[in-house]
Amino acid sequence: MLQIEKMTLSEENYLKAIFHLQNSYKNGVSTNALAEEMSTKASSVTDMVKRLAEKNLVNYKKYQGVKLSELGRSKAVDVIRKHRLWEVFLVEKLGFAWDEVHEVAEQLEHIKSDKLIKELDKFLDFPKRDPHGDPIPDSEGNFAISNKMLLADLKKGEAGICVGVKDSSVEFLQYLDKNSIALGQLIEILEKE
Amino acid sequence: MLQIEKMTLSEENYLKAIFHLQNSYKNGVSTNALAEEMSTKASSVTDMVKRLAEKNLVNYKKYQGVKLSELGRSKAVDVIRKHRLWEVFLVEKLGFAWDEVHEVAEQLEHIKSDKLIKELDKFLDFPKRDPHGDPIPDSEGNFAISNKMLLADLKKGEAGICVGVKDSSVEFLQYLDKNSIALGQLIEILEKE
DNA sequence: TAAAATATTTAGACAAATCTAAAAATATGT
DNA sequence: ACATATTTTTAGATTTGTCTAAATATTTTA
Repeated sequence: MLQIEKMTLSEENYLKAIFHLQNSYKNGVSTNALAEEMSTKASSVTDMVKRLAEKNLVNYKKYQGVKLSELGRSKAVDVIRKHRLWEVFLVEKLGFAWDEVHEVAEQLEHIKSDKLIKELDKFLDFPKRDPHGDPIPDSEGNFAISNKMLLADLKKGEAGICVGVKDSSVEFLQYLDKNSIALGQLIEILEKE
Repeated sequence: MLQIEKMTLSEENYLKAIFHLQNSYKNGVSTNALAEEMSTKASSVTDMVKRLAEKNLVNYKKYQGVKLSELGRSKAVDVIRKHRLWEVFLVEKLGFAWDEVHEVAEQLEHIKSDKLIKELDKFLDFPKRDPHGDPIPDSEGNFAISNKMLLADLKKGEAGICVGVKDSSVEFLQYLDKNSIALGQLIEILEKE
């Protein structure tokens, strides 16, 4: 599946961006959207997308936007897996705050070594989510089912990880804070109010 | 001392190579020697050395070889520090063998984050040597005095780290092996023979 | 459905890091 | 010291990833 073909840092970043944008652009990520995401110009995107297409990492037809190929998806997921594992490392082992890790993980995600990522995964005890609550794909590229639910729907004794907020009013956020509930936080219901 | 000026990966690698070659080429590293070390051509070296000189990282005069400036030395040492700390991480935490770490450390040494390296150093408990026995410079760029001595000169009860061998005959190496003495190994003298 | 607005692609240029081939400087040998 | 050999530099080309400006395609709107 993952054939050995070296990719540049820039190509990896494009694949990652396309992967994320595919959620909003189901039938092809537009050149402009990708340019925005990559903080570059549409013309640069066109150039790069052509190269990615030549390497069979994306399917691209002029004026039609771009989609990841199977190969491209697996490469993108691989980078995302590395990114999120490194985020866990930074928070759990090096004491970074969960909002300090992104920039460094953006660099670490490009390190090439199968053994490194295999051993890091083991060292971290095979985490299923990163510090922001996002799922970490396994080495085959499968994401755990997200299983998001409302905190209010959790039953007494059940546990979950806070992955986002729906009501972002000041009062509600302060209430969460008072109860030490934060993004990425493991929550167990002791009693309900 | 370390002014904030971004360096490319390639520039960092050149500085590191010059640093190492300066041991053998006290009054200027020759273009050819550097080309050999970097697995590239003399003409490429000339080009790069000119750029490094423009950034005040080296002192360069045509046909005279190249030396690191103060700034260049501190940048080189910084990369070496990162390289060796990562090697310790790979061996101590991820279970790499000491001869498997180089290639990965070559990549990790270029990650830019002051906090990362500070926390990694702490996490590893401020190691003084890498798995090969080479000293790890501190954050100011000072190397611990190497303090190499012959194993035979160590007294009973003293300890040291094996950083190299002088007699590399098959018999001697097998003798070391039989006594579990290897490069990077902490040795304590229990009794003398 | 034709004109205007927007999106995308092409053309041509640039910087970084490299290469080959040729020219210039330095070193060596007799 | 003079010719030869070696080392180093220059000149010109290549690749990657980017840019601006201009051309072309698509979409919207009236």
